[in-house]
Amino acid sequence: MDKNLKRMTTMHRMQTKGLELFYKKGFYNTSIDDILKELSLSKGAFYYHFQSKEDFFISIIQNLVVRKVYGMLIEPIEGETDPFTAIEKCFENALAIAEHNELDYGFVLGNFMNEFNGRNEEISKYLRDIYKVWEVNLVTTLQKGKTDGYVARHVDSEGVAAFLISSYMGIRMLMVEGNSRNLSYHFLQQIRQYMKSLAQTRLV
Amino acid sequence: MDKNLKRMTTMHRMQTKGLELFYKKGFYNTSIDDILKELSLSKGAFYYHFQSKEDFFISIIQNLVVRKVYGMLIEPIEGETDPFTAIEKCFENALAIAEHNELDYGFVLGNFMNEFNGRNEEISKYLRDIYKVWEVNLVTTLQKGKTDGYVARHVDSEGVAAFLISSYMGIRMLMVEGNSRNLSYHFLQQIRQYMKSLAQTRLV
DNA sequence: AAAATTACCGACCAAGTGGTCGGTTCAAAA
DNA sequence: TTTTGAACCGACCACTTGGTCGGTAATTTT
Repeated sequence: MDKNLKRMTTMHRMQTKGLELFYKKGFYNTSIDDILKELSLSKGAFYYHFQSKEDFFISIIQNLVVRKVYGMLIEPIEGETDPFTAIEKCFENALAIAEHNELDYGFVLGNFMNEFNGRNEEISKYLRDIYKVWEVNLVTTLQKGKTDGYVARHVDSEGVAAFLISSYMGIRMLMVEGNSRNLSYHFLQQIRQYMKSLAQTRLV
Repeated sequence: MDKNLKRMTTMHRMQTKGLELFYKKGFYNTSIDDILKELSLSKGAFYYHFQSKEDFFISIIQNLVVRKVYGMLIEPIEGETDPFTAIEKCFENALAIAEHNELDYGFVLGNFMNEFNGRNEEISKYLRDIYKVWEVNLVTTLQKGKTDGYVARHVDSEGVAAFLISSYMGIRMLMVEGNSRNLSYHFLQQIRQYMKSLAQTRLV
């Protein structure tokens, strides 16, 4: 267990830095040497721990991306009874993090889905699976919201889920350079407007 | 003029094939040789017409992307008096084209903005300019829609424009593999719902 | 203390990359 | 017919890429 610690530490350092650079510069446009240079490690160390660049990336998905998407975008909505409020808070939080230039894993997901689509089927599958869990979770919460009287009954939960995710990824795509604060404000405003039109009208 | 024709033909062939491959595999992940091989042309021919790979890409933006975005996404909305109907038709058409695997220039734009962001400031600027024209045009049309009684007066035109574009790009990001038909149907349904909530309630 | 295993080093390799350059083809101008 | 120049060819260059491999230092196991 003690010797496993060293192994884990080094692997984790590589994965963290790897994700940072892959996200910033793209997977195909980031060399292993780029990562190794920043960590002052050698090729030998890398290929001792990972079989290939692809294998390395898959380990990043499984160890970092999956968990973060869960923590940031799935769990905060999961148990909640009022779906629209939960979703609003969740997006608000995620966009705030994105503004501070930290990794926003919702968009990390979309970003990589985009880069690997049609180029690497295996990796694409891993990413799509995460997306699907996210989507299913949203649908479930929305459906439950109907029984609890928060969501209008005519609402197409699957359509709404797909639309929410896609608009979120879209706004993140446009949130570059300086206008990101302005954009995320606009986005949250409009998402509220949209969700309001889907809410069950309460009879008082 | 006659000899200019040959020049133009070759350049256009390179640009068309270049856009196709850059879009499919990414700019940095597509070599000039990849393009040349498919056209049975040589390096010499390429560097006779273009100064560099970057210069080549800029010419593609100016000659293909700009015009197509105008034709597909800006002009169809520009003159219309009823903004929401025009936008709906426009998106419907663009998504139908995307489904048939043809180049969808709205997303081409987003795709490249994403790839070049933080990596090539010059190219990013060209792309952002196109985006801005699109946005401004939407805002203008929405504002006019207020005077004409189609758009509710409380609506924040800039917010709506940003939201429409981002959700469009987002849905295109997710429209991969087989479920694209389903997704685009959902998207159009939800976009209608959203826009309905922004429409001026007509007094009959 | 000796042996074995883990973690890491860095020179090396084949296959590309963007870009250069001296040369060739061929239609139009002289 | 000769000359000229635009359009194109392809060998070549310096450099980077993912990946290999023989070696070594340090730590555990025996």
